[in-house]
Amino acid sequence: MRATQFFISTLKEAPSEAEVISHQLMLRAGLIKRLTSGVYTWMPLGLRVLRKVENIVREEMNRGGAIEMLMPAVQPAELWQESTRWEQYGPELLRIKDRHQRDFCFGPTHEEVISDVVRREIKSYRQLPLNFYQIQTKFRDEIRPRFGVMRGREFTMKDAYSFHTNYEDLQREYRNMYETYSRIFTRLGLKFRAVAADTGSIGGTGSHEFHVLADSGEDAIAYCPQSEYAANVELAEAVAPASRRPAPAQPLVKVHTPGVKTIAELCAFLKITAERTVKAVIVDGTEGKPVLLLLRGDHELNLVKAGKLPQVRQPVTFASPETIRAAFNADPGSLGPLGFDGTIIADRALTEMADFVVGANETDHHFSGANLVRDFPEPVFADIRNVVTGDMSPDGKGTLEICRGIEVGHIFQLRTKYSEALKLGFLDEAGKTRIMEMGCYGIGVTRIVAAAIEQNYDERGIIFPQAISAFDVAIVPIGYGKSPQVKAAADRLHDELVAEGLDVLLDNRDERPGAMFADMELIGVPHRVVIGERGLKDGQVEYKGRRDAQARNLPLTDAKISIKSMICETSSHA
RNA sequence: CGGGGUGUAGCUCAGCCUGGUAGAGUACUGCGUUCGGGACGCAGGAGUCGGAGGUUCGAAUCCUCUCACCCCGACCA
Repeated sequence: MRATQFFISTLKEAPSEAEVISHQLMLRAGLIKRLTSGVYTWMPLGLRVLRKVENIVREEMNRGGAIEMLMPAVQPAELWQESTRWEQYGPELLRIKDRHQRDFCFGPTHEEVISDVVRREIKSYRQLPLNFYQIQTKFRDEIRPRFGVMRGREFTMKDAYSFHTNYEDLQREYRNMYETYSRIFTRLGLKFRAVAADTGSIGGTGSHEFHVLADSGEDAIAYCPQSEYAANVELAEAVAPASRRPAPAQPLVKVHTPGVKTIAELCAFLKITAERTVKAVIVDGTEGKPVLLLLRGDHELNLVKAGKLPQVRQPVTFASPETIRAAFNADPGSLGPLGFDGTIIADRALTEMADFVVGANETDHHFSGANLVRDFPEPVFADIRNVVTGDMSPDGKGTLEICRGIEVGHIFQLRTKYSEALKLGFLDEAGKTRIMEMGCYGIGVTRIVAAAIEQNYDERGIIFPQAISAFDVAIVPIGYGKSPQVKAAADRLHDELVAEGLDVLLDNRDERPGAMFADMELIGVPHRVVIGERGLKDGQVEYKGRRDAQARNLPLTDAKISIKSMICETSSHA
């Protein structure tokens, strides 16, 4: 491909609409253009990347035995009314009317449609198992689209749905998809991690998320370097302390703590560490009364865990200052369990704490030397905190580390949640009607492009993994229009590499070298060959990998071979 | 939906407070000089100042309404 026959449109400055790095770079590199909030045009350069991601996903899904199909984006309301999701789904479902005023929606997901296909087509256990997938455009009217294509409203998703005669077979296919996903993200050249996940609103039992690891990721992941354990922090269990609570050693003393509102201020005031303190969080309870949650001072409340407590109203809401004052007769910052007669739930970390500092339920006062049982009744214990680095792994095989990730895939064992509602029956060997077991498996194809950039960039721009770069190699001729030798060498190398099956971009634009270098780096081409008269005199061209600090010379005569081998080498690394 | 903010040339922004009829950089066009890290000079094209209404002799600027977009929270691939 010659640059003059393609379309490259880069920007020196990032448009002000972009906040996160991948969004800025995608706009600057001319991969995407915004049409309206959360809706983007994929420009030619971006589309090449997107297609490469799609193709890897497609190849590996096929290899895993899934069968590709394509379902409609626009779906009739009747199907959604049948599954009761027309009412349930809420404003995220984009509803539209046709010319006859009949209701339709733009599909945010395809359980309804695939179920309709399957219940019409599949009658017998002999036709099962099946795994259908598609790579298709979805629309979800997100409350707040952001970060470019990372959380767009219109996006490309690979969604797969599997159908089984029994649970064991669903589990087998689930493992198969787990391995297929691992192969996909490995081939994409991304650092990723599969983590145990909350099943959330989709329901079902087993579930794993696949995260691309990036410091800017929205999700926190807890993992154990000594074992296979990995889970979303939302879900990761903070194991109960093994050690027993020491006996109280200090007397209960009320301390005047003027102006102290936070744990940090409390620690500074009393010159103690946060592990010696207990903080109080007040949330609304199921019975309309506030519930007191106690956590070690340095720990953080986990809202997902708290929301699962029967005593706590879901979704978790913090009690208003008025409610707090009415129940505790003190301001937030000085709250504690002593004298509170409502429900108290303590994190399990408190089971081994003695002689701690806690709010005295009197504004600007705390107790030191507080102890469970002796000073206030033993509360209900539960796991309500986020795990932190150094916590014991729930599998007991080491300690946890925390990293951040971007969710790009999610697999579920749906079991019979949807197949019952949508009557997915089949006849078994005995001629008896039974309900299918179902699994579903999603990959955010467009999100992968953004996630890959979040994981791979530098101050000059994108550094695409080989497997998904729009071009494998850029040829930058110095003086293409001036020097017949340069032109001849560049053209020949281009043709040779193309003949080897590589995606080559020959930058034959009439630009100065600096501009071409900057563009090739910005758009993330992983390999670059510079051809100039200077080197050509000695029969040399210059090669530089996108991550290399220094360029190096190659003899022109075997440039094709060397470059091909370097590209293959990077591919196998990935 | 609640809170915060921004709309002026393709992009980044100044001008607005204190009304006087629109600017810079970059990008684009032409010519010349340059040519291995986003060159320079000269000349040029390009903006309903988001939209509507109002105040005023006069509105990018002041007022009202409206639309769009961005950022922070609950969602999710």
